[in-house]
Amino acid sequence: MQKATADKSDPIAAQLAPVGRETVQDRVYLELRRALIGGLFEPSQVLTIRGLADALMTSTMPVREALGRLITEKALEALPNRSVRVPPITLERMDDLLRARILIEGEAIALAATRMTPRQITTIESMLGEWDEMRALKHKKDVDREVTLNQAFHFEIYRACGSAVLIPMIESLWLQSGPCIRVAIYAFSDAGEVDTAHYHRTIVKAIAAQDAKGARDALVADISRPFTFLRSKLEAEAKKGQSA
Amino acid sequence: MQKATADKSDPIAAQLAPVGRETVQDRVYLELRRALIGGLFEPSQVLTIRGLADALMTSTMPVREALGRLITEKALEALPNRSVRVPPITLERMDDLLRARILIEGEAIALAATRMTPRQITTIESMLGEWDEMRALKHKKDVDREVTLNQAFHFEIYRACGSAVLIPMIESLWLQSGPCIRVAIYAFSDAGEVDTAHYHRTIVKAIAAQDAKGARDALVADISRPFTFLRSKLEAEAKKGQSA
DNA sequence: TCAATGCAAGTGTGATCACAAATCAAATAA
DNA sequence: TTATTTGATTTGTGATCACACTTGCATTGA
Repeated sequence: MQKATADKSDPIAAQLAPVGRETVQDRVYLELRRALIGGLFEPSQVLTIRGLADALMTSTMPVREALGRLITEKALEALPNRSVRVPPITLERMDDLLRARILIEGEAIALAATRMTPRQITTIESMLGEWDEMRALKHKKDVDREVTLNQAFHFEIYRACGSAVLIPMIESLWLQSGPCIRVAIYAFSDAGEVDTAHYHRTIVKAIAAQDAKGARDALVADISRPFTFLRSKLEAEAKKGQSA
Repeated sequence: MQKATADKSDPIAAQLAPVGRETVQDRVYLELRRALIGGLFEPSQVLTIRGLADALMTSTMPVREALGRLITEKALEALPNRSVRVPPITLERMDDLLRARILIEGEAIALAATRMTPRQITTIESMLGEWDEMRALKHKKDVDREVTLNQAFHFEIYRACGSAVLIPMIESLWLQSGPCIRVAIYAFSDAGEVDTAHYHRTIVKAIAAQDAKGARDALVADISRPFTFLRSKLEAEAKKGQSA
């Protein structure tokens, strides 16, 4: 049916090419991805191809392909109008996302706990210090930095799980829960203390002891927090406004 | 039940639009998807945009967008040359895929086991009969029908798990393991008996009894089979040809 | 005043073109 | 004969255009 070009050597050593010319399409995709994980778009916000193309200083071509990719990983949602929007937050969706994250990220960290090298453990330990730095000058709450640091910490661990299948799934889950998390973090900051460092410390301790179960439990506690918080917030709002 | 009642409020009731004009892009995407799950492309096969566009009687436009989507869900692989191919089969990747499938599909069927309605259980029971039909005229082995029936059976169950997050992930996993499965089924047919019906019967029995753990175990046995079989086959081949 | 109609701007989709990079083949030189 | 180079073809990428559909607003009618 196809051309097939039966290559002579099977593993062409694909993973991460030595020469990686970046295409505009990839730049746009990564840009949108970063914005979504960081929660820069708000839930239910509608995105237009031409609008994004103008904002990103390119033509519509790379944008539509990037949007299509984000739609397939459920980071965006295609409406029947053919317009595209950030998925709205609902209670069911939040519970659904949290359950999936506990399942998959829990497995990933359990694998990583038995595989991380001393060098990798040192790396995540050093990340704990950054939380203290940030707490020191907490008078201005830098939500962007919190999000970035939290992401770097978790994915440093997940990368060590050694599964090329699980990691993209986790990325997709973060993409989907990005908007929720942002809302939750803002709510957190209003509510009081941001105790992420404590949870991360518990995670690091378990990993250093090669305690897979302990690491999984600590992770569950860490990622459940913003969800349960946001959940109670949403429920309160739902009780007030029954108009919709 | 559907009807959508186009309200301006937040939940626009997106899921499954009442009017679903099918775009060419979606047609191409579904076509390629079906071909991949069915294993119609062989591992390491290179696909070209213009080639597929000709084969599918359309321009390059919908094809490149469909390919981009399939690449993001790891159903296809982007080479540094910017060409696209079906990911090759390796032992590590197979183990990785199987572990992820056991984890996620196991969770999905455990959820489904407690949620399936009698009507849905009747549906999957009736599917068992089709295996007997097929066995009756087994002189010609209809691999396509086996693949289709197997897929229909599993996803009828997964749909009942009620998770809009897990199901797309399972689809992605099937997309990724499609080429492997096809190879395994062919090997199976050569080796002797195709005993899928037996495994499916065990699954149905557990679900009918609302036995979540039993259903999970039965599923693990079902989906592990082709992988372990293919694994031994690959190991034997690897022992012979160390040339590559 | 209010609802219906019609026009205009906006938007997604598919096709086509231009260009650069990669691939393949033949021809040339050692 | 073998290795290298050169030229033609193929291929992916980005831009632009044409068309259909939707949306929003102003006009028109009762």
